[in-house]
Amino acid sequence: MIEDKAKITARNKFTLYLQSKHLRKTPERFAILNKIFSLNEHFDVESLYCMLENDSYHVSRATIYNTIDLLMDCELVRRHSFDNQQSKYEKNIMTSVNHQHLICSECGKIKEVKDNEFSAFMNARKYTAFTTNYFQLYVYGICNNCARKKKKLAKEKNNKTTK
Amino acid sequence: MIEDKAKITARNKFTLYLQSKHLRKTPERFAILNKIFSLNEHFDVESLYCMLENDSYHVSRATIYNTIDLLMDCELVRRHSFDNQQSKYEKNIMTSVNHQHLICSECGKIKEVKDNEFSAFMNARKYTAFTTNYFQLYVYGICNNCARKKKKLAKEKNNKTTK
DNA sequence: TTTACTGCAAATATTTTGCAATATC
DNA sequence: GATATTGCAAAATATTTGCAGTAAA
Repeated sequence: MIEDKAKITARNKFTLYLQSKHLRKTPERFAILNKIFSLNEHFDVESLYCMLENDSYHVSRATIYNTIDLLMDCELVRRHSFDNQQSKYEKNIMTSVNHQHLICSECGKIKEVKDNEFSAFMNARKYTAFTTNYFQLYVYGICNNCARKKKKLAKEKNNKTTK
Repeated sequence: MIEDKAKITARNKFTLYLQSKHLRKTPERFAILNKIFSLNEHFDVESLYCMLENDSYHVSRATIYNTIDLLMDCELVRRHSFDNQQSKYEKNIMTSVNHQHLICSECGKIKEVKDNEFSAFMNARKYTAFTTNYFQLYVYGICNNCARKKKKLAKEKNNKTTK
């Protein structure tokens, strides 16, 4: 099985980062990085912990928190706080730079969309007294699925009243 | 003292909302709304609680959480989760619709900017299978203040090494 | 050999929940 | 008068911290 190119790139970047900061290259850190880069969805600390346990690889939650902090610092992982509960994370690879998030207020589901026009627009944007590193767009609204359900419900209710 | 127009509008909207949902118009709810609409910055539950205590108006934290949920539901308040700690909120008035957030990764400070061009661009945007209600842009980077400090530090370090 | 890192458990912080008392409708 | 709402305290949840043992450099 050919290993994912992004995974190798990430590992290299992390190695360089750790060296530059004189931090240790522990197996735990690389196991966590590896798992994160084998995922394609958002994850949280708990789900990451469980997945690693399932692989019979035990790391403490504290180590996961610690490692994710490092990965965020070297830009390999991004944090999202969609709701006020636990933080969600996702790997940050070149091809994922452009993607933005549509959040349905009804079902809470998060859809990722590539919006190149938006990215182009934003990349040209400049704010005074501020050097942009990256940006994140959250679009709140209602997904078609929920809109349909809502419409149906309203119709039924209307029928009942007019009957 | 003339009362803020936005405050009156908000109170009316909240009243209508409560009526439509057959919820009660309790003094606590309106005291909380009032306080929120007299603020111009972000706030969290704890700070709101303290401000009300300072005004000798006692409400339980539970009631604040409850009320903020209602206010979010009727679009009078928006929640932001900038970090993974507690949620920040802000009132949502017409003139604040356009403003976006610049977040400094160094000092954590959040600067609000009105970006009308961005808003115009986004308002024209349409995503498939999704009806947009509103959007929120978070721009991550480094503020000039921190950039200056960093530069200075790097220079000092460089001087030391080359000496 | 030094000391950064890990795991565990306890501490902290934030939000939610259950329930008796109260107040709105 | 019926019941939604409040306050309080306890519970639940998420994250951080302290420390002793372990392992990377």
